[in-house]
Amino acid sequence: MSDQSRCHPTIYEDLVQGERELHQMFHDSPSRIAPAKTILITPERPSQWLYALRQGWACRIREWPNGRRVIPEIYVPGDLIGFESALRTRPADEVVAIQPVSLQEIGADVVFGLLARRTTATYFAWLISEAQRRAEARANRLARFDAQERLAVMLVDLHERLRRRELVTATSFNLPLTQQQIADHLGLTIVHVNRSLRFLREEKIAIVDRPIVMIRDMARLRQLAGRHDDGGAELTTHSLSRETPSIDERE
Amino acid sequence: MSDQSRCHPTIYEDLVQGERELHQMFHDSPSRIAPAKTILITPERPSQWLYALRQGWACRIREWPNGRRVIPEIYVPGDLIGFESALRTRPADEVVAIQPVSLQEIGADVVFGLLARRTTATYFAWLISEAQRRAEARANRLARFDAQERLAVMLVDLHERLRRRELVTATSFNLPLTQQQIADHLGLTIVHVNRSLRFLREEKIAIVDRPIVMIRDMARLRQLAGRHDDGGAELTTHSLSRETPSIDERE
DNA sequence: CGTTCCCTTGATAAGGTTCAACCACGGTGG
DNA sequence: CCACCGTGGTTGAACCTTATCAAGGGAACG
Repeated sequence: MSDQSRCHPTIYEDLVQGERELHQMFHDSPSRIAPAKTILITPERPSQWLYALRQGWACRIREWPNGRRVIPEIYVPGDLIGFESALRTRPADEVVAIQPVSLQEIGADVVFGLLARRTTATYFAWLISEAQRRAEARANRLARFDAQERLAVMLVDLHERLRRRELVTATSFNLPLTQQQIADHLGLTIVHVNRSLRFLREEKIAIVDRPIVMIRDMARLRQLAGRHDDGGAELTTHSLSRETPSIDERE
Repeated sequence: MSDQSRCHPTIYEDLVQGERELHQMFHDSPSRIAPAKTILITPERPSQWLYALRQGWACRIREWPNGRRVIPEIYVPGDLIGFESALRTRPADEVVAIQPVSLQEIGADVVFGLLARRTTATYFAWLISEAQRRAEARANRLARFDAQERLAVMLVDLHERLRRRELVTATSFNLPLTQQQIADHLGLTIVHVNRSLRFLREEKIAIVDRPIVMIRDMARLRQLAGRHDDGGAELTTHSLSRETPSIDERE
């Protein structure tokens, strides 16, 4: 699935150009290293940054008073962090480093400037609209998919994202999440995640043994995930294509 | 909760101005009436419109091949429709009129122009970012809230939206959704929605008897929904404040 | 006056949670 | 070197929420 088929053709040029400009801004800003468990963004601290994650994984976390916890988003190297909340006074939830991370940051006040130029404004809007699509796809799965299907989607999705960024080539990859974190991402309990993983293992579909994931039967995994494309076609290296197509997208 | 406290102060003026401009565009375009069940937007037809819903309710619907169905969004009078998919070649799913609706439409190609001006670009990005927040709030609830809580959130949420647009003043309102539609929105089955509604009725919290909803005990309903603000404070008439605060927002 | 759409209720089953115990592994300190 | 501890994974049993299947009822409508 090429980019041009995903976004409206008349804005395609702006999108590419805007992306280039934003990448340049990140490229020109200093790198920073942060150890695992560093809180990169918190609703408490009003000062805001936008991040480009270069190495290591991170995730967004939301907690309720009564102890319920959700991980709405998982960030892998190459992801941009903080854009969807850049227009708000305070982000909705915390972003935490899962591993030691390396990232580049720019002040969120540049958003004011981004919105002044058509190219960057278009790309900015595109980023948020992608975040919206992902959030909604996740909501739809939580509404109607069972545990195994959700797990399959997550594995296919992460594998796809890493593959498009050329961070993996084979069907196995590094997944630095604990089962508790997977549970919080999929809206399940750790016990049930464990049992569902055992099912995938026994069925020889995928082996998840932290931190290694080995996908043994991609066809069945994709089928479980509700995807019927065989994947591996039209892999482009252009970063706009790096976004993961939603499982909910019709064929 | 005032607008200025929700959005970043430096973009507030642009936001207000951008909203004004967009409202003017809709205001200048012809009104259209469509009967119930009209398909306003479909992924099949590539031509795209942006709508301002003036009267009647609508909803977005997604269906899977195996018959599973989801209603990701419910639109009430005053809502804008189609912005979150305006940058894509094709919308992700259908938008259907639940009742006879009256709406104003503008061609989606104006988005190109909107993005060229800072004020409208800012407002456009804001609209999408609001859609993102709502989608994520919904995902979080589907992940960790049980049936009664989801139902309570929905009722409080809709009541709040109607109240802010001054479409209702009392604690009862018109809800033109069938129980099947409620189920598809909340990720439940019609049978369980029915039983959960019975619970709310027996507990004298709310009576939902299509098409009338009567909220009998707002305090308990809000408590079930996870909201502890008493509401009714700082009601502003400015439309930016019409958006519903997420239940997930901290206090 | 039958048909259609929607609501309601009962019985039963499945999927997921909770509670609890135990295991494996990698420190770390005596 | 080993005892100890913390973190994370694994498993069993009981339980609960929600789904599924099935049947019936009422209101609106041609």
